[in-house]
Amino acid sequence: MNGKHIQKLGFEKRAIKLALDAANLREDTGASRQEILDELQAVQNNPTGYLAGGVYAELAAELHEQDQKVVSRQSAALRATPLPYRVWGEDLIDPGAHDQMDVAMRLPVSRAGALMPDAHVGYGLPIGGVLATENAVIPYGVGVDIGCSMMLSVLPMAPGALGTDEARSLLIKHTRFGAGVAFEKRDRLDHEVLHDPAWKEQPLLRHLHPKAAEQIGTSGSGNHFVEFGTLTLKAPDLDLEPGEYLAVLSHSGSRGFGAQVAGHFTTLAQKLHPNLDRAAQKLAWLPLDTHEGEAYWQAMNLAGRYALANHEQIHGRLARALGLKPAAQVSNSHNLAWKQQHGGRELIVHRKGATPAEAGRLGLIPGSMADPGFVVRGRGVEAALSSASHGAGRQLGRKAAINSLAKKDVQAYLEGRGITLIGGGIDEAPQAYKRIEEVIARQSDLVDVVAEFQPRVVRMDTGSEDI
DNA sequence: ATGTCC
Repeated sequence: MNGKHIQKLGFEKRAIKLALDAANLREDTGASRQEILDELQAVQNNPTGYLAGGVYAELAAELHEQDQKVVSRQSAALRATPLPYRVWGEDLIDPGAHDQMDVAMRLPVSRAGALMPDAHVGYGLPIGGVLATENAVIPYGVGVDIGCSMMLSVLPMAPGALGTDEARSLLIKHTRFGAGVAFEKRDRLDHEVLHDPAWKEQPLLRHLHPKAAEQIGTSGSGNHFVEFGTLTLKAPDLDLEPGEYLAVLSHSGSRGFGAQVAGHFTTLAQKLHPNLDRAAQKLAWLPLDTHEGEAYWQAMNLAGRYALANHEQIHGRLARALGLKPAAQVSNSHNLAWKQQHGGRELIVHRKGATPAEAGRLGLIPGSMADPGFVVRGRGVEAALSSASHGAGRQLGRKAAINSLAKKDVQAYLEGRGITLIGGGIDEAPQAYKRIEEVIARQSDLVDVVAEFQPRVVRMDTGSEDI
């Protein structure tokens, strides 16, 4: 064992000496060269795991310090002025969302961005915000509900063939809503995502696996929904003939698992940037070439796959109960970060409430519990970083909706559109959202509308104020 | 968004 072996593993400066010292101690106790090299690699991959004690503790401390220096070098001050970014639907966007996007575009790691017409204020990056960074991922640029996504199943059945009462009982029997809810053990379905090797590669993920296993196929709360409705296709597409179809549309995320991943890494990112300007505190990032950044990337992508698996379970249950196999299916994540080529380099594109809209890619943009949703096809517009809105976007905050909307007006709106609602709350009333038709119109250069979905029987969590 | 502090 000599310095060359150590340097080959990528150790630098004082870490080389410390690694060599530790290697010699291990050799004295009879460890083989390969064992020692594997151990050194493990320490390098996760220095914090070896700080507590043992032969590698000093090396781990030095590696940890080197990591911190990398991080603090990147904690430069904010730019004096935001980088320019384009806005779609300026007239529909409140100033608060603009201000948040301005701060994001002042981060030293930011390279490009865009604001979608459904934009409104969120934590850190606004909802409807798209942000491209270089070698950095921002947990709050993805959002608390990592992998929050949409799925549509078009069923080979005429919309009228499923009665409202039957649709209602299917939703009650096969979906679960509410914070903290999980499936009873006997009702659980297995899914390959629960056997993903990533669960065993981080203590945090290992810890969250049981929660993920019991919550898979559930829908949570807030704006999440599962609904039956009518899909209208005017021209041949989605491998389907034009016509009207019964369809299931769902909005769901990564449940408690994703929320805890988001919380863990947001806290970590903020700790790594103690000197970040206060205005940008919630936009603290993790450099992708550090262990912390890699760990978040792995956990985020697992949460993304898990959220889509959630939808698969929901749709699978409903289709099986009807004895049908979906004739077409569309899905997309709208809270996630992707590696994407932009301006000749690889950037990290965060979409926090934004639909991927690369040229030709299908996506889903829902309206509200009573308004139509749209199947869209992306046009790959560079200035929008190939994105579109993820929905209509709120025009009233939850409190404002509860305080200002009258129950009878919301009921009238639902009755006028023939909506049967299970659960739901005033804070999710259609009147709390921007008009989806306007939001779609403002982004006609970003996506083409492929089909329209009108909800009919809708299930949501019980809100704090009933409708 | 989430059982609202692992």
